[in-house]
Amino acid sequence: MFMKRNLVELPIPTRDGIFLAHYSKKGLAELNFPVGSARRADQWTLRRSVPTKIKKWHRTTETALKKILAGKKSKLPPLDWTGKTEFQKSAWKQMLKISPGKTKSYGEVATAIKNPKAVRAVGGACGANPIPVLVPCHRILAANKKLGGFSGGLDWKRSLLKREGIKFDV
DNA sequence: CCCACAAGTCGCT
DNA sequence: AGCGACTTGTGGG
Repeated sequence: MFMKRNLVELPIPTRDGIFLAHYSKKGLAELNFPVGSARRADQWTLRRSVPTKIKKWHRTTETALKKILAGKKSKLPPLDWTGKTEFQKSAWKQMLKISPGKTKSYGEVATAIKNPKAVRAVGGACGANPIPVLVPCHRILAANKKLGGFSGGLDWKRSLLKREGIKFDV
């Protein structure tokens, strides 16, 4: 269930479709993959009520998203992980350290956060990741370089990885 | 509080 | 290659 707070939603047009960014007062709280029917972007723009600082974050987010979609590293806006568990935050922070073009296995992430056996839980954390692409959950592969899964759709994972020149097993 | 599930991993066949 | 056992965090009853 989603306790909806007052979030500002702003669209980010890319060549892959229109992403939707949600901002809280603390930072970027959620990023959505393009909605099926990419309708009016302005449906979500609330330009007049958007605080200056959020506009600034949004600009950063937009740049970051496009760069990362192109397989490049980029500076990220502040991320708001309020309400998430410590475990998830640790896992995501760990993923942020992965450079474009590189991968880690779920096991490596688990080990990095000092819970070597929580591999499966790491998978869960990935799925719960509210900010795909920017938090590179797609760079996590299974131990034998297999794809694993992806909540946002495996197609995305595949193309994102290919785009970064990452090889993986079928 | 207990129970079932998940984007894993390893060992055995 | 395929199948099952074991593991941990999380969400629902």
